[in-house]
Amino acid sequence: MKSYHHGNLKKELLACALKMCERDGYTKLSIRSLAKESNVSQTAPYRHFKTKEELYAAVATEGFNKLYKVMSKSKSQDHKKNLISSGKEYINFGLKNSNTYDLMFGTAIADFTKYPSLFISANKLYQHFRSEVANHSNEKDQDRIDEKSIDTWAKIHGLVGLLRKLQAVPSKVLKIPDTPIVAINKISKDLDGYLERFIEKI
Amino acid sequence: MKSYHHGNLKKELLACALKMCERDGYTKLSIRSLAKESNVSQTAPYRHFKTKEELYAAVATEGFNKLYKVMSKSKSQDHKKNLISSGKEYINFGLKNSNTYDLMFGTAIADFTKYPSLFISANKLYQHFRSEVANHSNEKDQDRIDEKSIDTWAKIHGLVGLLRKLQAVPSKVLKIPDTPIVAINKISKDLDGYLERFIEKI
DNA sequence: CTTAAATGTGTGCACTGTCAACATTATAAT
DNA sequence: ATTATAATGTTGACAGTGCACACATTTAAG
Repeated sequence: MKSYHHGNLKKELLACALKMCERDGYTKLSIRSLAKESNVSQTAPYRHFKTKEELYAAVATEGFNKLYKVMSKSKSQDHKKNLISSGKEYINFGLKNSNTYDLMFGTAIADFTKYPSLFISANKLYQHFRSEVANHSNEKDQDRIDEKSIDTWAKIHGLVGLLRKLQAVPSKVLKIPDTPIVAINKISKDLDGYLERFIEKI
Repeated sequence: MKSYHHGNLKKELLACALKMCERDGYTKLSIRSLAKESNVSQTAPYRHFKTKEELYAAVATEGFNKLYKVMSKSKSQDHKKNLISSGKEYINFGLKNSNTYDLMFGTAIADFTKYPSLFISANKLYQHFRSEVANHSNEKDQDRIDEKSIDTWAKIHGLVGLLRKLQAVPSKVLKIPDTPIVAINKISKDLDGYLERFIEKI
């Protein structure tokens, strides 16, 4: 005897959207398919997400919160360990939640500041990451800390993008010489070593 | 007295698609809108692009060719100059052709190897870039050259992503402290200096 | 000159985002 | 407690989408 009013539709829609986003990719996540999968009328989600972009923003916000959680797990005295752990967790997240990752760092949501909670979650993640970089590098100059943080993020982000291409490609392509795929494949085989060298250079 | 057969529709469609992609973003580029803008029936493009992804791939291929052209302009004896020039051209391309850039480096086309000419164009660009890195760094070990190339590309790619976020954001956001936007804004104000330091570290 | 292939059009299906009108329920004001 | 109002749900509609199919016209091969 389900009632006309659902009671907690927003939360349920969001959970469902997250699941669908991961399962099918965010391009397949539509308001209508979300409604259907949540057993609710086609336009019900509009009471909670005014536009599709707002739904995207909500999913991305959840993504940032999740990523924050795993990246702040390691609380060693050894700052280098923390940074390496964060880097691994970041890469892992990007590979396992690749569709949510697209939403978070891609261009589907052009202006984060239109969605305050998204903006806040993203900034919180950055600040945590930045403090890890600061701790590890023993740098005092704030501008340099920022630059190092951006540098480091940019590189890991680029790495995730390449590792994903590697995943997508048929394996026989790995035999074609002088392609970036071959290069990234070499790196992926010794990811830990790569990260060590990487962090050393920060 | 236009004839039933167009004569050179494929070329014209591609040119039109490139224009539309830049003007409206690749998400707005639809086969139907392309047909309309090319004054041809809704399904005519299907004779030349079997799927929408194939159209995307064609646009991305053009993008790689364009980028290759501007990145191989500088042919100085000074390898560092070449690399800096390429970096600048890359960033410039990413900022000015941001929608095509998304298609080239985003996830809209999962597997490049499905589109041979795209695969070839992308590899050609990588090989050129790799040779510039090799020349500049005086490195012999092939694996190290690959690693440096990937590193460098990843960083520039990440930088472009951040600079684009910066462009998209309303300017008052720049006053909120401890955000990546503020950090990237500082970098963007001295992009040349940043690139100098960047290249020095390769 | 005939026939097959290439390239164009028109129609239709299932899907999408979004909106307006309406139904039901929860909540706040009296 | 009753009533007005706001919140939240459903239905129906519109325009736009990718794509498959049958059909028309032109070009090229035999």
